[in-house]
Amino acid sequence: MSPSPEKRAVVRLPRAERMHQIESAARKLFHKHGYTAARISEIAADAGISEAAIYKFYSNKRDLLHTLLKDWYMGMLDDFYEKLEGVEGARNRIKVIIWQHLKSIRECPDLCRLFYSEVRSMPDYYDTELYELNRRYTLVLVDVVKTGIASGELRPDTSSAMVRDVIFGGIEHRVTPFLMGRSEIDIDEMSTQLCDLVCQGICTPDAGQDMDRLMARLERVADRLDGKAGGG
Amino acid sequence: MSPSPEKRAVVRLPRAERMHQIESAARKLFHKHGYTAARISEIAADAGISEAAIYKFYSNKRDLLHTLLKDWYMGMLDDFYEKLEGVEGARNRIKVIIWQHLKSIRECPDLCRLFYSEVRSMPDYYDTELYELNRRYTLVLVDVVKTGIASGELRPDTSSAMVRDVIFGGIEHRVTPFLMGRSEIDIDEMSTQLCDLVCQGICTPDAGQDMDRLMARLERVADRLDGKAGGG
DNA sequence: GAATTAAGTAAATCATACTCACTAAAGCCA
DNA sequence: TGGCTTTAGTGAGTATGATTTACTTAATTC
Repeated sequence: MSPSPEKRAVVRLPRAERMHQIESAARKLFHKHGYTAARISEIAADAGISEAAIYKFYSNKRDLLHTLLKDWYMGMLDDFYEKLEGVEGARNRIKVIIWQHLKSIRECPDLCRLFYSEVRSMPDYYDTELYELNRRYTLVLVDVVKTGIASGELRPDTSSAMVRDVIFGGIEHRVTPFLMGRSEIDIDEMSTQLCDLVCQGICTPDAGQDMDRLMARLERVADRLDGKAGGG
Repeated sequence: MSPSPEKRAVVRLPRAERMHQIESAARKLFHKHGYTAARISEIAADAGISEAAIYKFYSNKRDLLHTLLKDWYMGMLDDFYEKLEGVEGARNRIKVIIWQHLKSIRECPDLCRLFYSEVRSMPDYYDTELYELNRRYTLVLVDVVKTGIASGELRPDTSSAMVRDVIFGGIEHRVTPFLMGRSEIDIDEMSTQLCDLVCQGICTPDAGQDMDRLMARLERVADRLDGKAGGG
């Protein structure tokens, strides 16, 4: 009575449903091991199919990763438009963008980490849809800055590209310990700090010099007047 | 007269010299193909030895990469100390750091790109000597900022970590098109832009508050003068 | 000049993304 | 109902490239 080698019945699912399972498995395992160390074989097993079946849906491992990240970016882009609606003023809008970006990161640190550390080093990243999506995403901030310059709220010599890179690059670095699971993140505090830094700068304001001299002179005049009034 | 299969004499070199050849070859080929696509076999051939010999000097491919980058970082760190000597004032010192960092990038875009895109995604990066070197490097800026806060030159609520991340993260993003060979880079312009942004911010100054106080005080004095003058 | 160290090699081994040639379930339509 | 087409799925490869093993031989040391 040797156990008959009956293959368990092949379970077939509609395309969309199976893809959903694959993507869940991929996300789980990319998170667990990182992109490179995650094995297609393990993803396939987790999704309940054979290794080869993955390639019926995705042209390669990288394509599977990009599919996950494109979905994420599309959601983030929608959030931007939704949350910016009705917000007036360059500084307020910049604050919303920073806050919202941080919130997206806190919600999906696994995807964020994949984006930061895996995607951009790949050959031809700059020819992918994902790159195009990322551009559209950062463009929202660039447009806000340009509008702010035009309205006079922001300095006319502001480089919008520099602002974009300082904000998104700054966040990327600032958020890394959190993505590595080494710290928590306080979105309100961080967004305030960053927005203040970008808007006001870090130097102590020295409108001081002129203003102080003016104020001092005025006080002397006032004192004299007061003195006169007291003496009369 | 078949050509005898004489193996060409094995050329032996002293350790340091051979390592130098390997590292030159590695740098060349990492630059040409990127880290992942560069083949150990090709590096070995270029350095004039067999594949296996590489492993007499480096424990693996990653170790070879780190060796290149550690050298680079050590040079950059020396540059920082040298160029900061005698520079006074937080803002000036920040400017020097930005300028110097940009210069290091322009001099070795190949190494910089490897650092940005390959190294930090690797498992256990945060346990490597290279990470430690990078920390020491960015710490130079953090110390400058802290000193500036203590001296009153910088706002007391400045987060030195945020400044560090905004500057190095901003530069990383700003410099990417150059690293991809898609644009040139103007160090003077870029360092001025970034330093101004970080120090002054992008909002048009609203001397507003001080001005309001001054104006209010002046009005009170004037009222009294008018009153006196009118009554006499 | 024997013993030891260090530079070097050829030929495996191993891991894993991806391909090939095929099977069979589902849906369609007469 | 039964033939036809489409498509989910598979098992058994192939290919590639980093790393290991077991060995050879030139230099160095005393």
